[in-house]
Amino acid sequence: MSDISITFPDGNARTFPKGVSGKAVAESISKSLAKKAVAMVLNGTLSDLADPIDADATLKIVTRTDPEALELIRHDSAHVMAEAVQALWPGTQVTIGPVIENGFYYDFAKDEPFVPEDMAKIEAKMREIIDRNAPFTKEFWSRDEAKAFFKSKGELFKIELVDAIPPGESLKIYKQGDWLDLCRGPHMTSTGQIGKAFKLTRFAGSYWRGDSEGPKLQRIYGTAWASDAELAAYLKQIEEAEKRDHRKLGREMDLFHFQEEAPGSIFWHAKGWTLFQTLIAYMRRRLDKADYQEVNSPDMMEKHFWELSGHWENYGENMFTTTLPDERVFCCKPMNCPGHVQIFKHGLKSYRDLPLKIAEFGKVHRYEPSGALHGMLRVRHFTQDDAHIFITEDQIMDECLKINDLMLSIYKDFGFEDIFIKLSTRPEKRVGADDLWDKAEKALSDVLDEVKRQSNGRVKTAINPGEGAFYGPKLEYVLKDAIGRDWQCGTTQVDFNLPSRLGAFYIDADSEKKTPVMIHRAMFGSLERFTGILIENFAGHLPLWLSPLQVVVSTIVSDADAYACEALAHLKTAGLRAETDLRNEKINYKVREHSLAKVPVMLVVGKREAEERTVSVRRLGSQAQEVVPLDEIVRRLADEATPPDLRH
RNA sequence: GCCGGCUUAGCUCAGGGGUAGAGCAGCGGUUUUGUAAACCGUUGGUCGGGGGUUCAAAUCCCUCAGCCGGCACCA
Repeated sequence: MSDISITFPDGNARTFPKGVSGKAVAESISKSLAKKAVAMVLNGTLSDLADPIDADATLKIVTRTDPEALELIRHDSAHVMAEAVQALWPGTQVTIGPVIENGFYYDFAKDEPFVPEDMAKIEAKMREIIDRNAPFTKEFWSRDEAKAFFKSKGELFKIELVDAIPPGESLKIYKQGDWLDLCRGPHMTSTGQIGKAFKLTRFAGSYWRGDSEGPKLQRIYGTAWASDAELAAYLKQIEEAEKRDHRKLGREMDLFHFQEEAPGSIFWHAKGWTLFQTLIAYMRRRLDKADYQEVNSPDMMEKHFWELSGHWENYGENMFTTTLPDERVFCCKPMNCPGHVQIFKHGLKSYRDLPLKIAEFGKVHRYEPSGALHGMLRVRHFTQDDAHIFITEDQIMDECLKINDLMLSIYKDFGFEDIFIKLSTRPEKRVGADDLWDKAEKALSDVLDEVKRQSNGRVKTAINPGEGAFYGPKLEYVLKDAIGRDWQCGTTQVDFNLPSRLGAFYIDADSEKKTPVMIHRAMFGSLERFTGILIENFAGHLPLWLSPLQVVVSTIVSDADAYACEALAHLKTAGLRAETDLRNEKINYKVREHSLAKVPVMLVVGKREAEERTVSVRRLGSQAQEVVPLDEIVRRLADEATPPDLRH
C-alpha cells in the first residue's frame, strides 16, 4: 500500500498510509484531539471523520467547538428531531431538514397538526436520543435499494428525493442507531456530540418543494449552538429584536395604529405623519437637486387602461377595483408607471428632453394576500418615492450610475452604509421579446460591474436569477440595519416594454419617432415600510432631525410655567418641534413618560432655571444632566436638527 | 391564500360551564414636587362578530373577521 502526504493547517505535513481515515489521523496526533474530533475539513470541504483519505491532501481536524462544527450540530439536530418525531408519531413522513441561519428545520407530512405541548415532548425525546449517543454511520445504497426501503416505510417524499438525485451522484444514507435518513452529509461522529444547547422555536405550515399547489407539510424550527452561553445569547438577541418591533414602538411613540376595518392600512397619528412628511420633505430636496420633476397621477383609472399596460393580465387578481354607477370598472393604481407614461406622452417630446425624470410620491393600492400583511412592513396601501426616467438606449449606463450615486448618498444620510445590490433577471412570466431582455440585462449587469469597481468592492453584489419584474430586470438595493438584519429597499428597473406598449415616443435627431427606454426607480421603496425600518433600526431613538417631537420642556414647579412657555416659543421660532409639559406631576413622572415616548431631548426647568434663564438638558438614553443657557441650547439643538442634506 | 396559535377595560394581562377581575392609563381631589411611576377616591367591558349545545357560555362546538408565527406571494 502506498503512502500519502497530509498537510495540516500549521503547514506541517506527515505521511500516512493511503485510505487512512480522519479519525486515525486525529488519533496519531493526540489522544485528546481524537476524542474531541467530530469531523474534518478535507481539501477545504467539510467531511465525515470516518471518510478514507486516498490521496495527498490538506486536512483540518474539526472539534465540536470549531466554527465549522456549528452547521453540523444544527444538521445533526435536524436528524435527531426527525427521529424523535417519528418515534412519537409513527407513520409521520419525513421530507427535508436543512440547516438555516441560527438553526435548522425539518418538514414533516403528518395528518394531525402539532400542538404547542408537542414541542416539549419532542425536545425531551431528542435529549434521549442524544444521550443514547449512537454513532452516525454512512452507507452508500443503490437507487433501487433506497427506493425499496423507503417504499416499505411509506416514505413517499423520500422516494421523490431519491429520484431527484442526479445520475452519477452517489446516494448516501446516514444511520444513527436504528434510524436512518437519506442525506448528503456530512455529520458528526455520534448524536451525543450535538450537546444540549438547542431549543425548538416554532411550528409552521409549509409546502412540499415550496409549491403552494402541492402537498402541505408541517415544519418545526429549532436553534442549536455549541454552548449554553451561545444559545442564551441568541435568545437574548431575539428578545432585543422584539423590543424594536415597530408595531410596539409605534404605539408607545403614538405614531400610528391599525384596526380591523382597514386591514393592511395605516391610521397615521399626528406624530407618525410628521415623521412621514419629514421623509418626503427630505426626498423632495434630493430629487430637486437631481433634476427630477414631481408630478401627481390619478389614483384610479379605467380597467382597460390597465389591460393595455399589462398589469391587469399579470396582477388583476391583486388590484382593488370598483364599479361606478355608470357600470365602468375602475382600478386603484397598483403602480405609478402607466400614469407617468401618459404625462410623458402629453406634448411631443424631443431627444433634447431626455433624460426626462418624472417623480411622484404616489400612493399605490395592492390587494396583498391576507397572510402577507405585517405591520407597516407589508401593507395594502402605500406610498412609493417613485420615479420614471425616460431615456435613449445609450443613456442607460449613465443614468443608472447617477441613480446609484443618489441611492447610496441617501442611504448614508440615514446611517445605512452596508449596502448589497442584487441583479434580478427575467422571470418566467414576462412581457417583451427576448432580445430586449438580453439588452436590458446586459445593461444592468454592466452597471453592477461599474458600481462594484467604483466602490472598490465595498458594495457587495449578486445575481438573483428569475426574480425580475414582468416588464424588465432590476437592481435591488439591500440595507443592513443596526442589528444586522437585511432590508430590501431601493430598486432600479430597466424597461424596454411599457413605453412601446403604451405608445410613448420621442422625436430623435434624425426626425424619426423612437421609443424611449424607461427606468423605474424607488429609493425608500415604500415610505410606510421605510418608516417601519427606521423605527426598528433606531429602536425608536430617531436622530433629532427625524424625530417627530424633538424637545419637551418639563416644569418642576408651576412657578416655572411662564418661563417654560417662553422657552417653547424660542424653540419653535428656531424651527424645532417642541412641546411643554406643565402638568401637575413630579419631574420623575414626566421624565419617565417622555423617555418611554422616545423624546430625544428633555429640557427641565424649575425656579433656578427660570431665574438664571437656563435649562437642564437631559438626552434620551442618558441620565446625565447639563445646565445650559436657553439661547445656547436653542442654537445647539437647531443646528443638530438640520437634516443631513442641508449641512455643509 | 395555506398551516398553527391568539382575540377579556385605552394599554399589559388573570379568570377555562354558575351571568366579569388586577395593575397602569383616564376622571375628581390632595400634593408644588429637582431628572424613569406622589397619595386618596372613582368611572370604565353585551369577554372580536354571528350561530349552536346547555337550565346556565367569556369558558364547549361551528362559522366569519382581525392579529401573531411561518409557508406561498411581493408588479
